Amino acid sequence: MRADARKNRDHLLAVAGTAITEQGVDASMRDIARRAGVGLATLLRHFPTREALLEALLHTSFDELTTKADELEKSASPEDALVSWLRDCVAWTTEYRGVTVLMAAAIEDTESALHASCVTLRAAGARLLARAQAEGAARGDIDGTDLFALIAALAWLGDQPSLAPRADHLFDVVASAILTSAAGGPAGEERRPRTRG
Amino acid sequence: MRADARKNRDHLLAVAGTAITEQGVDASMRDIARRAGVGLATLLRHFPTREALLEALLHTSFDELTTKADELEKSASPEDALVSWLRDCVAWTTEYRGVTVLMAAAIEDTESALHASCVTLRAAGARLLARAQAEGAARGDIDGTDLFALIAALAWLGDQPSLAPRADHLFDVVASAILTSAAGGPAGEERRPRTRG
DNA sequence: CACTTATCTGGAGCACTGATCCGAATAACC
DNA sequence: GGTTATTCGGATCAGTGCTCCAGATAAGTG
Repeated sequence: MRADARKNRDHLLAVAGTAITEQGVDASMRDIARRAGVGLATLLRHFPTREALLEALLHTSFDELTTKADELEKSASPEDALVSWLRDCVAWTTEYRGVTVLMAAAIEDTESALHASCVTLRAAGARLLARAQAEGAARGDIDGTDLFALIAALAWLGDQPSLAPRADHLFDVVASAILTSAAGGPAGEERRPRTRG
Repeated sequence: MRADARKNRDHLLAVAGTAITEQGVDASMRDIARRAGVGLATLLRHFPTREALLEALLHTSFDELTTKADELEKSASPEDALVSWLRDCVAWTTEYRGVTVLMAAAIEDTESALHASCVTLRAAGARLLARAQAEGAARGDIDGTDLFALIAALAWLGDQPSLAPRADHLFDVVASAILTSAAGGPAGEERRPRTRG
């Protein structure tokens, strides 16, 4: 890759990062190019599709999440590891407004530039889930894809301005559905933390 | 309203119904007008925004859902009424691909043409929820807005082609989180409370 | 029936989107 | 310094939702 091309690529990635953080993943490609002081064609040659751009941008974040899953698998209880990782996943998506829809589309689309990353993420979650299920800490009738879908749904909630205020609370509700031990009590009863101690 | 205008309006509604059923709520306004053999301006005068068009189109569906809630409130047990109505809501959205996002936006946007309908729907759900909570059949730490958000999230899942196959199952998972009764999932998986024993 | 008027219509055009083409600029190599 | 393969970005295209306005037309009146 030629030196000028490399420079342009790096600069475009930096500018795209701020633009997408500000305006969400639907930020105008033309606008990103403009803010980078570059023609639209240049942006589109480096990143032929919006997904390709996002892949380059989010790659490290994906890696961090899978690494985190590995760490939690060793350090925390199955239950805490699962819930804590889920929370991290959902929290992460809030940085990139709108990314959920693209991830949902990418998980089954082998052509998508985001496909591999999404599959890796699902696998990491599946491992944590299986570990929790083996101990009876998580219900047995869900798998990695279900988990991915639940993460996506909760992340989508956080993306909707009107529903976002409830996202944290509803995370707890859904988490309680995943965990076997939180099968509920009478109405109004306070749910107690169940950290293994 | 002039006779020709009325005729155009009715025809546009019919055409829009089929177009949206086929292509989802993001169907091109220009395309709808074209299929109705009418100029784009004519469509947009009758329905100034896409939401106005949808409101006219979905109004009866909304009414049916609220009516259904009233009926269930009288005929079924609090728990069955709530779950059955939730299922109906989620199932209904599958007819109009993409409507979830608009509804989520409309619930807090008093300017939206869909606002009133969404608020009514939320109120209907809130009544069923409150009734279930009063009997201890549903957890007490959620309200009508939470319920609306959960419906929206589950409907969104059904909208995503890659996640849709899990939507029904995940509905059960979320439903089990709403219901207090530990007598559990239709999946019949063992749920061993860890506090026992 | 003839005429006026208020209403409705839809093509043309706006600014915007992602995507593609291709002549011009330029870095890399000899 | 010269050659060549790469990269660049303005111009352009088809598409979107939306607005304007001159012309068509239905409804009301004498």
